[in-house]
Amino acid sequence: MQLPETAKPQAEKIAETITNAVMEHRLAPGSKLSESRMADAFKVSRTKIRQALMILAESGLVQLLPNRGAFISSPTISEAKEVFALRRLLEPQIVKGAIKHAKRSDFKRLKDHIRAEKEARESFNRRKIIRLSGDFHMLLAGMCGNRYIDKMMAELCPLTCLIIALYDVPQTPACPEDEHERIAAAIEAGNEKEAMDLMSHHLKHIENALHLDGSQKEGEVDWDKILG
Amino acid sequence: MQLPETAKPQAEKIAETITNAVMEHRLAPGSKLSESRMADAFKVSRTKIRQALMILAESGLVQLLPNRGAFISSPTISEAKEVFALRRLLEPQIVKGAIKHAKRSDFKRLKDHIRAEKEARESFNRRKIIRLSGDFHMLLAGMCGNRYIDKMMAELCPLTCLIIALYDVPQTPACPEDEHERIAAAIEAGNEKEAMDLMSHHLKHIENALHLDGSQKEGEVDWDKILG
DNA sequence: GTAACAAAAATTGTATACACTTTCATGTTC
DNA sequence: GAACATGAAAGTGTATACAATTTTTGTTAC
Repeated sequence: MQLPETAKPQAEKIAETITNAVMEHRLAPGSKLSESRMADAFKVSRTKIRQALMILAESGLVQLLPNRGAFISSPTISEAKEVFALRRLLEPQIVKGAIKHAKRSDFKRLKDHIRAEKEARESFNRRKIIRLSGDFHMLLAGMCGNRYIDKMMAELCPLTCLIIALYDVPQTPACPEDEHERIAAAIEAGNEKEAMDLMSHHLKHIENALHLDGSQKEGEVDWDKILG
Repeated sequence: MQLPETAKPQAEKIAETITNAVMEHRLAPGSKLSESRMADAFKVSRTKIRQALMILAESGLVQLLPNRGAFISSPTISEAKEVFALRRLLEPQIVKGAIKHAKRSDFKRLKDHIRAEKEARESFNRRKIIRLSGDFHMLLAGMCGNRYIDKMMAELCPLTCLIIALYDVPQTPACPEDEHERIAAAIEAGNEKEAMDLMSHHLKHIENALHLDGSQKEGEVDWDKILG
């Protein structure tokens, strides 16, 4: 018998820390992840860092270039569109499943979350807003009680954060939303059709708020935006 | 400049070989994957094997028990149900996407595949039948032109093969199907509604043909079945 | 014969050393 | 001064040695 506390492997914890940093926009797309630096920072051997990087690479959050090292992924425009296509295909169905399988405790957590989001928005804490926005979708996924759906959304959310970091228009707030609140309300009311439609539109809104028009060549860096 | 042939990492190739073995029921759920044996068999160092095992563990096909080693996953009944739930949620939408994005070459490949399946069925090559059955669903996923959908199905298909290996009723043929053929026909005819319904029913049929009724306790081994 | 314990063998976990590749800086040539 | 070669430095890739753990085997006692 062993403590379930220590059970979670170190490498996974490191990967989670990196994922969190990405979700809160503290680690930008394209950032180099040097193995030795990370080993120093986390005070572990390179072996462990390597494991963490492999986990992150499998989830698509990190790109491993042979002999060049690990970089936070920079989804191309077409990749970004594919991520959204998958989410639009998936999440209305998730909403459906959430309504079907929701427990009382889920609704409470949903309410708490909506309140937290509102607070973050009122205090203009941009990082927290982005983070909580992602968490909302994770929360819904969790309500389905399906660990494979969980895992999938756990990959898609951080990827979406990267996409927002890359293609967001600074003026427009990424999430013009009381939309989460309305989705949550529709779910709690058990209004399946409405909740699904709201989710569908919500994802469209997020995508439309981004610069995904392809005017910029794939893989090219928009220097005007970066330096401006 | 380097050859794209050698480009694919060795570890990934090893992982693919294992995945293939699982898909063709040559590697049973629960099988122990000893690192040193594999290192000998593949004629590489344990380091490489370890990388391959990590990849497989991320995809859910292999379970890594601390200090105990790697085992081919044995999805529980509830996990099996969740896999099917996700596939039923996903694949009708994939069919929709396939109709939308299909190219001429896709239809040709689809036809070739249907023929190959028929041949395998006529020659009672059970392994090939199972393998090709999975490939059909992968083929449809590929038609969407969305690499994230591809990746997801590339994980769900081998998992489903494991589930079939675990919970199949030997008498019943796992796939009572000309169903693939009918789905393919509906897709080529561009009949969206019908194709989606057919896919939905197809997945239900597969699931229903399995022993997923929960009469057997979770995690328990059915010795009667194994020895009988 | 079986239960309990001890020793040995096998297997996994981890760090580290070394080989190899890329990157960067310096100096040379035209 | 630009293009190019050269060498040093930094970083990644891999194998291996050793530590820690589990599993097996063997022994003894009841």
